[in-house]
Amino acid sequence: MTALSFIVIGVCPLCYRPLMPPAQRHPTMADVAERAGVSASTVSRTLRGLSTVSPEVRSRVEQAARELNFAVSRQAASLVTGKTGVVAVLAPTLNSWFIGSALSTLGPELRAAGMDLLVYLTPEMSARADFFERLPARRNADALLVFSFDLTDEETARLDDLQMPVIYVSQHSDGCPSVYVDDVAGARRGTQHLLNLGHRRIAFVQTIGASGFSFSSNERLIGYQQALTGAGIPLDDELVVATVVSDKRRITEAVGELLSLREPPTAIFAEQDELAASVIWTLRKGRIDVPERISVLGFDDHPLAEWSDLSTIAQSPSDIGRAAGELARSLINEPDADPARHIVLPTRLIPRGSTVPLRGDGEETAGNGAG
Amino acid sequence: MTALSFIVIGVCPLCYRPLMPPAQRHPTMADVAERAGVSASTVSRTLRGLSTVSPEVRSRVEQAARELNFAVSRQAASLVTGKTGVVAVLAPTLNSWFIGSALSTLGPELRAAGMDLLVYLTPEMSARADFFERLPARRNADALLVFSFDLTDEETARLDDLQMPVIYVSQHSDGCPSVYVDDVAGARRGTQHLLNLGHRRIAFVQTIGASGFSFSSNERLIGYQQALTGAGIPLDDELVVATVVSDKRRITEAVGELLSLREPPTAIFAEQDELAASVIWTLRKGRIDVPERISVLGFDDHPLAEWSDLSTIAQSPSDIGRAAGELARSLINEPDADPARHIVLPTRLIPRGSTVPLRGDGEETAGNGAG
DNA sequence: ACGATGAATGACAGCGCTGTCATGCGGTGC
DNA sequence: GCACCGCATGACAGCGCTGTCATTCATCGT
Repeated sequence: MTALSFIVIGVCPLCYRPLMPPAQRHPTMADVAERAGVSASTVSRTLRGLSTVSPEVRSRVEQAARELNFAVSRQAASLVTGKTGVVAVLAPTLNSWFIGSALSTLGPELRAAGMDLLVYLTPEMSARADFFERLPARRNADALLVFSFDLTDEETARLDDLQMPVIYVSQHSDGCPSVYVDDVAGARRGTQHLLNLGHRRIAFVQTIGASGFSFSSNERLIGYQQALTGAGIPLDDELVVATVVSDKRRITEAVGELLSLREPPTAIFAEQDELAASVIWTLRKGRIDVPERISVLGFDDHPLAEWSDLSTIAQSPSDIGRAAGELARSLINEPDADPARHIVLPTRLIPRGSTVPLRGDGEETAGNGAG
Repeated sequence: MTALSFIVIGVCPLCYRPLMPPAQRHPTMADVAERAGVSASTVSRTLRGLSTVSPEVRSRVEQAARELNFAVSRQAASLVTGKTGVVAVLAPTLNSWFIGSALSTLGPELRAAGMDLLVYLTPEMSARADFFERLPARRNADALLVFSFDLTDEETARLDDLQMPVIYVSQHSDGCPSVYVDDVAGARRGTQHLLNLGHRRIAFVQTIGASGFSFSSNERLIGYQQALTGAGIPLDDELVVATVVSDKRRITEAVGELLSLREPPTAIFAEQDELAASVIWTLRKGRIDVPERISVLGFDDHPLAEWSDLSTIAQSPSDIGRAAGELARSLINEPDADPARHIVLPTRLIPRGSTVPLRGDGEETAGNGAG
């Protein structure tokens, strides 16, 4: 009886055969421990920089780890700790100035905190549907940053199933933490800039996407309207046109509409720099000098803006990326923190050559309080 | 004695207390198994689509998994399988047309194969040094794609320590798998295009980076030289100038040098589109009409090229990304595959408005076999 | 009709690490 | 001089999954 239990429990003929004969196995903590003459626990404590490890043991362990070219397996660690050390990003593409810049700051920021950046791209609807169906980020990340700008309510709801902090970038989402610039204030500032230059007929060109106007698009329109109203200028629906960024024909049409108004605008505020550049291109094609006859103002400070000498309202994707990274880390580390923290970043006006005073009658100095 | 061993080995009063009272624990396979009335093994087999699971059990398991909103923990799985299901990318930044486009194709490609994309960014030297010192990708990925274009030999050597397939993108590396376009053939084709248009004085502007000429830069110069030599035109060192892409002053100088030659070029082949655009800008600033007086040809088919109506030699970052993804997957799945497989992708000429026949004397039709 | 075959499933160890508890040891207070 | 304390370290289970082997049936050949 006792002999039996002894056999069953103790002997256990080690029926398990390693699949890979230790060809090029990664060294484990046990290997490091053996080499340093300590236990695996001590190696773990040492490498995590924990509490009390005597200096001599510490250096011995560190050297052994270095000699063996050892690296901790995050898989194994996360199995125990429940943390993956990964922040995931959901984005439609990386082929975008904004997302590329934001992630280029976010990545190193996370890395400095020992975390990795995982990217889920959904350029097509099928990939997107697949993402929301399988939620591959689940259990494979500690937080998710959402760079997709036109999620359906259904999709947003699905993200709650992730059971991890979800941070929305460049968009609000009630009850969820988010990071975005103050589009309203930016657009207000831009419109004010044009007002200060003496313009009174100011058009606004906004972009329309597959799923209607984006969040920022609406906010910027509101800022534009606020500034006009604040200046006592009545809103004129005819001065607001919508188009598609990549569709030159529609842009030409939209610009044409504005020009054929009985009282055409003297300044055009485009919702984004890429659109503004197209507008300038269209105007010049039509022999309308920019800025001499029409001033054009953009939004974003896309590299194209500097290239095109385009005045613009700058936002900093780098700052957004950094803020998003910090927010992610704090939400991961303090699960009881405010679950709906919003970080709102400022914009700033960058006047360049595409906006000039209307008939030289106004410099951007004294604000024209009211019309 | 036997009693003792029995106590020590067998009784083990289960002293372990779960740290987190099962507040919001993720469901495990055991949970799914219980709900479906099967064993965890069967759940695992089912979810991996393995061999023989009876249809009814399969559907029962799948439903249970769906109801519990279950997702396999990759951490736990990879502990056993030794595969992480992750492909890592090393890149200096994401704020680049080429890298952004390549990854935007690579990501979904990997995702379709059930793999994730992890990004390591090294915008600064410190981040880069840190990456190569700690090699955080080690054990956290199954393969590494290298998008950094100017690694030192030391750094390249360090990548061998990773014990995983390392694939170089847009660069050769002897003995390592890589994916790149045929820069030589592309530049030859471009030069031939200019020759076919009747040009004989063709300049080449190349870019110089922090660590000298990049790999592609040299290849493209070689292609240019090959085409000239093939056409019987002697190489003229004065027609080859170097500059820095982002340095307008140096570009102006370089263009100035070319223009002040006793026999100035009638066509300029710029190593990249961004450079070509700057060259055009510089020429026009100097009242030299493009393409009337000087034709300009770029390389890459950067979005800027279409914008600027720039003729160019197109490469497809998407195709490169896709090919890199496929190569990564095959190297992961077949470790005994050719460890130095090279994938060379073609380029193609996209004639636009910036290249025209010299004095109208030649159309791109009959190739000028030799000078 | 009975053993042999194969398909479907269950049992169980162990991947490499971390968190807890147990242990050993030199120093302090009375 | 003895109990006590605290620091440094070791022992060990278990995180959730997968790969192997064992087991159970139903099916088939002879």
